[in-house]
Amino acid sequence: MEYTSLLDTSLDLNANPLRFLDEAPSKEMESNFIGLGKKTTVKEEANVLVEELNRVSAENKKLTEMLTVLCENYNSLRTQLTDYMSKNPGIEHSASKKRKSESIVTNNNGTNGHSESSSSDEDFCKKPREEHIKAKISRVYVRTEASDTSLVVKDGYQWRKYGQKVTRDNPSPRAYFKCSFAPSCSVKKKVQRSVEDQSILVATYEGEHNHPHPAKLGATPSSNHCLTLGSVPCSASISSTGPTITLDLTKPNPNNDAKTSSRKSDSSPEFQQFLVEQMASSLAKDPSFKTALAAAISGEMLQHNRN
DNA sequence: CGAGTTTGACCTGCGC
DNA sequence: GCGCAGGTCAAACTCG
Repeated sequence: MEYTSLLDTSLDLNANPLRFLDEAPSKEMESNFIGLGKKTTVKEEANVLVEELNRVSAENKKLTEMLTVLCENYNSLRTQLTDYMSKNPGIEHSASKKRKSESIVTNNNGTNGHSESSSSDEDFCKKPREEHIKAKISRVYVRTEASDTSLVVKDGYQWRKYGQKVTRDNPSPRAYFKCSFAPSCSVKKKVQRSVEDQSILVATYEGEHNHPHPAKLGATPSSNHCLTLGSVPCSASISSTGPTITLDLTKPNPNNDAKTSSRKSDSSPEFQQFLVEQMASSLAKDPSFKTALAAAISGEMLQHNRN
């Protein structure tokens, strides 16, 4: 089902905030070199830039609020579903009980597979009796420097490493972590580099945290990490209890700074269009975003039906 | 000194 | 039953 066909998801994103770094300095330089008589133009330009920045910040805030609402709706629907499942245990048995090792779903475009959270919901239905033992499995893909050998995925939680193993199908070692934030929390995490792309860390989460996200309790900003959705970077934090993604498009991407400052063509309308398309397709491809969106829509529809 | 990491040994499940 | 591979344990070690 294509959700984008149901409602207008165009958010009028200012997808190229980097143009501040890209265009503005060069223009400023130009005017500085042309002559001192252009001081007022520089000031005007600065004002325009400040206004633009304010506008983008407001837009970012709006987007953040929208995503928060989406995630809240998702969580409430999820809770409803959990309640419903526990009250009607018979329903789940319609699904196949057979389960081999969890299959890794690869998406169609041939890039790294991304099956984050998708298996967990299936598992929830397929093996209700195992649910309490292996409650939830989700995967998170994090792009890192290929030279970075540490198997650290900063997700805001506190992890204690308890083992490392080299597996047969992957030359890079797999690290095993347990949540150490709360002694009663039994969530585990496995981190291993992707076979296809050594710069991608695959973090597999098992179970659900029975405590609030440390980041929400005033943790450091390091709880956020840079995820790459397609080619569009964004600052994001992901918890296994629910997707919490904060897009901050006003932040320049440190990885691209050098590139953008040296590539004048990045500020072209074609490139902006390309960025918008990339972002849209990335969001459309992201199963967790789709899930959250679908949950939000169905939640709204349910509320409508009740009223 | 306590918390976290490393690493070899051990346990367990699965296929043959 | 055996062997293999993944997962876990725990002692030694490191670091702040």
